[in-house]
Amino acid sequence: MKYHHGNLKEELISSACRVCELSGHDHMSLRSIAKEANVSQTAPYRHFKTKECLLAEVSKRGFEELTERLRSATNQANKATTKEKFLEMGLAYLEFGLEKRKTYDLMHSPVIDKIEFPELLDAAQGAFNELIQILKDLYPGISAEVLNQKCIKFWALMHGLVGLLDVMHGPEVVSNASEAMSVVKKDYRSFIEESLDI
Amino acid sequence: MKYHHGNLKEELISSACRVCELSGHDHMSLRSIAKEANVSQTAPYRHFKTKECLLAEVSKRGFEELTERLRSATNQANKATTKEKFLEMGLAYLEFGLEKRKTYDLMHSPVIDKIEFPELLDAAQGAFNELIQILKDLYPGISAEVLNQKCIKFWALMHGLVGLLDVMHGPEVVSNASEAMSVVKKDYRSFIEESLDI
DNA sequence: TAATAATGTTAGCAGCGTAAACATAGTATA
DNA sequence: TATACTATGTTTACGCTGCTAACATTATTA
Repeated sequence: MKYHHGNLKEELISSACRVCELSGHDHMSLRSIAKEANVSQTAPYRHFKTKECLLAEVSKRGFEELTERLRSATNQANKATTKEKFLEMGLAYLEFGLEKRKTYDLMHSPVIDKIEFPELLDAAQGAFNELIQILKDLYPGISAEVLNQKCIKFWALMHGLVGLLDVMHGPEVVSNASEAMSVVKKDYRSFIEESLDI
Repeated sequence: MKYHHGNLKEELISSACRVCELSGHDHMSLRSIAKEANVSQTAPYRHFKTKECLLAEVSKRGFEELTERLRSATNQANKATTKEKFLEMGLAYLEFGLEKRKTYDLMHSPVIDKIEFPELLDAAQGAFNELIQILKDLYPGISAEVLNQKCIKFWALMHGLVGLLDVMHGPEVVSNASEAMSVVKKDYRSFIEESLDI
């Protein structure tokens, strides 16, 4: 048993990510996470000034994964048209929100004051940029104002949908992410096309 | 100083509502709320089985106020057309979400498992019913399926907008609810009309 | 009026975030 | 290579939290 762990910071973060997605961020305690890493309760304070800093790191990774999913959804070569890519990106957003719901909640929770974590804001902006890019491709020469409006509309729709999907069908009906996705996909295409005039 | 308070449950709830909107639900402690009511720390347990039950009550009142705001927005006699009433309702929703942001966060927070509080679900449904009614008025003879789709679209848009408004302009720019509302109102009409084809 | 239910208090538990003081190990410099 | 310094761990402790159990007081009802 060596005194210095060697890779504690990384292990704490990934452990925190696991606990978050498993139990939700309100059931995360520094002490339990430290215990899981076989380390004393106060060891995390050598790597994170406060608990919020660790949560911010988890949230940041969430946005990074979201960004990656959005990017790879639009990069699928077999999707011919830009419109198809756009639709796939929307599905990817919903899929992430449903599969990683608890992490998604943390990412949008007020317990983390994003203003105090510029890197977190950057990560969130990264995801948003994916949307901006595909909309620019979809509407070449679009004005900044209209682009902005379309971004907001789409983002709000997706975010709202993730939040509503539980309520819509009741958690006992849609009990898991894949089932929820099949419910969404059934009407998704017409829903999005009608909503966004694409 | 009488031993029995007489109206403790009600005072605890209203006090909790105040603390929630002032500090956010993650800064609410039963002990501080009890102290504010000049009562022992464990007195609340005679009226609420757990802290979550008190939070659920606060959330429920939030939905009741939202319902009331939506209703009175559509009942304004001086608004001539149904379309106008619909637009007013959307503004009322946004106004509530921005003015009572912390309460709004609690209402959508996963710390309360709505399934365990049927009265809370009813209260939430009450707000949703206001939307259903106005959409029925707006589109007479609308099919259940299309109605459902329009409801989801509108609700998701409004909910998403509330969540995005901070991010859009940065909290230092839009620091208060009334300023945020003026930002929204500027583009709101065209935004909603285009989004919902009304 | 006496039993019972409702509603309050006190004392105490375990868990939490965090600070302070101390211990150990790795690194840079003399 | 010896020594100082820095990074990273542990121990201890404080005040706060939700909550339970045992007890006290008041209101209700048989």
